Amino acid sequence: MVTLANCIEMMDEGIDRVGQLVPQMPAPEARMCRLMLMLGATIERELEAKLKPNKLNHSEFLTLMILYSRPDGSSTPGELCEFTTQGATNMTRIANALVKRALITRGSSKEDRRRVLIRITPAGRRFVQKMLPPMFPQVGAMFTGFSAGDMHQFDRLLRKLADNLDQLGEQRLP
Amino acid sequence: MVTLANCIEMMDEGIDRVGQLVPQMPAPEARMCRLMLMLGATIERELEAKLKPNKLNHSEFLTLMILYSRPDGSSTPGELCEFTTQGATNMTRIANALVKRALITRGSSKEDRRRVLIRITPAGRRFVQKMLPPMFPQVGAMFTGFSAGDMHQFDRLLRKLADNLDQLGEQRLP
DNA sequence: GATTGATAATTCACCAGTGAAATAAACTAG
DNA sequence: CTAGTTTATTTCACTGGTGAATTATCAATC
Repeated sequence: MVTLANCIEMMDEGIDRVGQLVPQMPAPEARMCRLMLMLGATIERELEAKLKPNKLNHSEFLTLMILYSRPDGSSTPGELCEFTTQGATNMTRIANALVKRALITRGSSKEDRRRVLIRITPAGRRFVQKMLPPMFPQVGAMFTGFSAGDMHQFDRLLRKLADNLDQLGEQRLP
Repeated sequence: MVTLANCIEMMDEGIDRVGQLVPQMPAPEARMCRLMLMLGATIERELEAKLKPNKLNHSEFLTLMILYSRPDGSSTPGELCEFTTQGATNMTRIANALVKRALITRGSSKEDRRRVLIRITPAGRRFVQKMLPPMFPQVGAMFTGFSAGDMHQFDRLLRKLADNLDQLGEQRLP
């Protein structure tokens, strides 16, 4: 079996060697960057595995959760695209899939008839309430051994990184 | 423009509301989990954007970098699959692509002739040395404002999370 | 009030990556 | 020598996501 620890060990050695060959490289930052990529991908795989029995993929799950979290249980394709960072094309398909399973409904807005109103159904709410609890143990287990201070620090550092990534993105589209 | 900050703000509110509807949920852990997913995906997009001008995708880049980081510049498809977490199917295609561009060579091993030896070429090394430096500024910028202590903490917490994820994975495949 | 331009969603054709199964070659152990 | 295992490749069907063009509606301007 190939553990994350294996991959990380080999990544550490790799960065060391590349750092010797290309000394201008910001090695600690590159290391952190790769760690984020590895962990992000691993968590994503873990999540998708948990979703599979429910016949949902990550973007469908996200879409459904956003609707569930809304006080009125509704949104529009455009808005859902923004928050799920999906293309409009894909959102159409996600909505098709969820409508077919009767977890959401699609209707046209009264104020602006270009817009489509997507709304979670009672069945959709029940579905979410049923599928969430089995995921809790694993989500909790991811952070076993994290003290309250650790959690706080981790949260702080992740949000700081997010800020930096935002500024990095603004430079391209000013 | 849709910033990460927007998405995070909306995620925070969403988790709050879901936490009220489903009180058993480990809200702080779920929040952290989603942060990791968002940041991982964003960094991946950023990286892919940087790779695009070089006509490489992430898995081709990783494969090439592993080879570059090896003292002998060589590996086998099976080993590369492990460290890049790619299926064998895909590794064959990656190798095909890189061979076609003369960045690597594929030959059979002397000791075990089932094995295929993949080796980076001098042209491949030059290619890597040319494409890496332009990425350094962005990698550095991701961590502006991180003190030495921050970096150390972040590294520690990410590795701790990796350990937990490994143990989580072992439970499924014991 | 007709025209022009912007916006929202959809459709279509396409690409990258995956998993499963089949094949082939080479090694290992009885 | 034979049977079973390992390594790599290939093929096929499928999923998820994307870009370009299309349709419908709205808003603004002349």
